[in-house]
Amino acid sequence: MARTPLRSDLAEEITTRVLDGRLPAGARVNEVHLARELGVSRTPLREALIGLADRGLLVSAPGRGFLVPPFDPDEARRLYPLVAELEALALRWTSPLELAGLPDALDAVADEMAGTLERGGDLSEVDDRWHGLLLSRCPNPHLLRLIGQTKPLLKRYESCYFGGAARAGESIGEHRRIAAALRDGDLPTASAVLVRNWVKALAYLGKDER
Amino acid sequence: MARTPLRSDLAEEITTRVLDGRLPAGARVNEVHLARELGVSRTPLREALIGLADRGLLVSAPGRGFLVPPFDPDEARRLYPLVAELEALALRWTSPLELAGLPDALDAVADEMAGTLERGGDLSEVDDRWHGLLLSRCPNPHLLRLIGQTKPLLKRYESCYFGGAARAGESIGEHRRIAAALRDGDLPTASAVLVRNWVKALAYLGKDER
DNA sequence: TAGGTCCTTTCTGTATGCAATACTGCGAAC
DNA sequence: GTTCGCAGTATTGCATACAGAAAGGACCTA
Repeated sequence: MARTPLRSDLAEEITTRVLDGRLPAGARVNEVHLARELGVSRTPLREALIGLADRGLLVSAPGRGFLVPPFDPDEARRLYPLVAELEALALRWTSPLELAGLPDALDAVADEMAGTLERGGDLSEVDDRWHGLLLSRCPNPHLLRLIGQTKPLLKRYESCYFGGAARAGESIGEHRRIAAALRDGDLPTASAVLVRNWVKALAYLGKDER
Repeated sequence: MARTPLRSDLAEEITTRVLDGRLPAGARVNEVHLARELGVSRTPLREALIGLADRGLLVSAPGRGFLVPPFDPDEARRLYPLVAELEALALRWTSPLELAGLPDALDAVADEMAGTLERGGDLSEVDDRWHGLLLSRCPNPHLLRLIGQTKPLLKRYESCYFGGAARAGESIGEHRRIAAALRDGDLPTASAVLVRNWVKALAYLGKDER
């Protein structure tokens, strides 16, 4: 018996397929085909699908199985502020002592982001690391769980966002300002810039939405 | 084929069993026994269990199945403020126009609570209706989903809370003050009282924790 | 040709079966 | 007396099997 349940690996794989569009928005998920393609039986696959549906990454249509929810600009407009507020809350609930150790590490990741931007690499992954680090000291696991559940939904809309290098540079600057504010112990500013960072991302997203 | 998947009904039933203690904290869930008792096969039961584990109402121990998480005072201390902030956020994101129609209905439910309190009935259900009504106009379904996921976790700790009639009366008063603030269009006060309502509940909870 | 009905096929939802692991109790060794 | 080891049982995790509902298409009707 594997130490990690099969359904966890499957959920991860399916999540990436939804995010990169191999499971396109609006498409139905064929359990038999997907199970065969992944080399597993339907049972653990369905277990993974149910978990993802509970998180909102899929929707369950009774009698018709699961399908990838269609893109909805309204949904994006609601997800970005939601993640923004949740992250800000996590930041407020992190003890100043714990926060004190973070700015240097945060700036190191921000440097990495800048390098990745020049090389034209994948910023999304580094950005995730930065935010993950920012919240890593938050003592409320349930809040972190909610954030972890919500971010993938948002990432579906993110593809266009990181397309613009101008915005990416701006975003990196905001990240540095957050780290600077934390260094000064100025939590309100850090939290405000954090929220603005997310909201601005949404604004750029709206621009080249298809 | 039933219009509602079996797993949904099962999830509901299991949730109530966890909340009322028929599935006690720390206990392992025996899939065969429970399936037999509920008159279903293990497959939809497992699907329900997995969904509940994703929401945190159960925990999955690889190779050992599912178990009801033990009570943890720290967890309660983190859940109450979390639900408080989430509800306050939902309130802030509801349009004032929509809110205007609520206070009368809210007070009606508050009256019901007072009546139930005198009769010594179950306040929890009425309280849920009140909060559900308060958030019913919030336009962000994802936030509502997070709240809906988190509240059951909190309700496990709530049993002792409603035991004290004094606190119950105080809480009803706070509910009325929230409705009054909404009537005045004073959202900050409404939101502040709402948060305090939850935090006070936590304070009382701590008192007669076993 | 448009629409409707019946039939076939496909797929989901649920049940059952199987193999491997985790638990339990007992006995033996120290 | 305690602890380790082992056998037997119980239970999970995954695979497969089956029944009934949807989807799709052919045929008939108007």
